[in-house]
Amino acid sequence: MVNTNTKDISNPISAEAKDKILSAAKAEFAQFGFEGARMQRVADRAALPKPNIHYHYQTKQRLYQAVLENTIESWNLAFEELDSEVEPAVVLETFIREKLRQAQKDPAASRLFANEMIQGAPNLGPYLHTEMHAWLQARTEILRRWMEDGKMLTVDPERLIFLIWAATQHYADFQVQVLALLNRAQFNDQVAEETANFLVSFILRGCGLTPEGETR
Amino acid sequence: MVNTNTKDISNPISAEAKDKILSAAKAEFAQFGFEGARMQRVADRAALPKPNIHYHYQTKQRLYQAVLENTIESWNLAFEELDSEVEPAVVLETFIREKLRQAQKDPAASRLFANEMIQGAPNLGPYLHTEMHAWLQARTEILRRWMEDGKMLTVDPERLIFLIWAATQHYADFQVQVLALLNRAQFNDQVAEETANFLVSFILRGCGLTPEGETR
DNA sequence: GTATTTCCTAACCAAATGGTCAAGTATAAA
DNA sequence: TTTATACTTGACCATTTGGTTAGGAAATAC
Repeated sequence: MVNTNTKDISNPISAEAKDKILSAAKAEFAQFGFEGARMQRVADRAALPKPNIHYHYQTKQRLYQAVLENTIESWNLAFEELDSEVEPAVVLETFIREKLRQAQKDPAASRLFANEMIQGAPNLGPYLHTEMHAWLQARTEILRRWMEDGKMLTVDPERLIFLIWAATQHYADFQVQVLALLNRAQFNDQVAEETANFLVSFILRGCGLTPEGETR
Repeated sequence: MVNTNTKDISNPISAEAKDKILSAAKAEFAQFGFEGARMQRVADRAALPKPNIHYHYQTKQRLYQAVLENTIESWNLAFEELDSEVEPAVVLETFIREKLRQAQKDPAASRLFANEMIQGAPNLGPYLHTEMHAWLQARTEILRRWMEDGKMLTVDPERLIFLIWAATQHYADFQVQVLALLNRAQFNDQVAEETANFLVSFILRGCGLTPEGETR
């Protein structure tokens, strides 16, 4: 009781259970949000007795925060190639395709984040104003430089990022709707490919860019 | 008990209370989703005793469905001018601005819908496959005709609509994030105007169109 | 081996949840 | 005025909720 942290630091035995719990909780929170999530369902999803969940994560709140932290990390990969003088079209295309790959591979992560935002970001509020703000600042800086250098059209860089986020995450958060309206059974590689191609060409055109090489 | 419907059909006394409840429930369900919503909080929001809620709507499920039905109606207004030979640019611009106006005026409606979709559309599943599918079909039909007539670039019409939905609803569902990242306190008319201008010009460019008259 | 700590679990608990009830108060028809 | 009906409400209930407890297994340390 004095130091419960000792068990957290690299204990191979509990690691497996903790991972199972984390992944089960992620799915539960993603679908139902914090208030709608049920600890018993998390336990069922993880195929473990409920007290195990509380043993490893104490409270629902802590479990939720653990899930958030664990998920946020892998959020905005790609678009990290800033220093190099890579073509804007290539960077943007990579970013869009990567975000869409994530939406397909791990829609729960996107939905978890969406739930937290819809709820008013009660837990990620600080994160928005610090880390995420800094991340966005750095990207818009690059975009602005490209615009000054005439490498792309001048558009509001923040809102360009928002549009890419919205357009890609839509396929994770609103997957049921998309599939229903497209008369598809599942969000497979073909649908993902068609979507990626549309988004890349449409957004690049909005930026005054063309998909491959071919400078304007 | 035999016929509880009689009170539903245009009874002026209860109408006010039912409206208060409906609007309180909309806010609650929008923020927390069906499972996360609490009947007591709905009652508090409506400033009414809890049994009143159950008197008018019996169960949480029925209340939720009433909120959904009441909200869905005002969902995809605009973009209804199909028959007329209005310029694509005008129709699209109107649609985008109208959707964004809704996102600003009534973000709860957007969030309610988002929650239902994230959850897997347990209640709106049929609606997606019927009414909404038909609505989309009719719009894409128009878009396809425009494309055939060379009035706009040929792009996937379904995904174009998805992009507009995603990009506009984003400002309702992710309002906290948007405001935090833009360093704004509230989503006021100025922010809305800037956003609308960006979205209209960006999306029209993606469609190979120019904002005003000026045929290409 | 023994001791100690980590991990697991059936049984349990107080509080909160959706929902009910009985007794009241308006309101309008007769 | 009487009577029936729509509406409101404080008190209540069964169930579910997040969370605990006490004791038992594994695994590790000695």
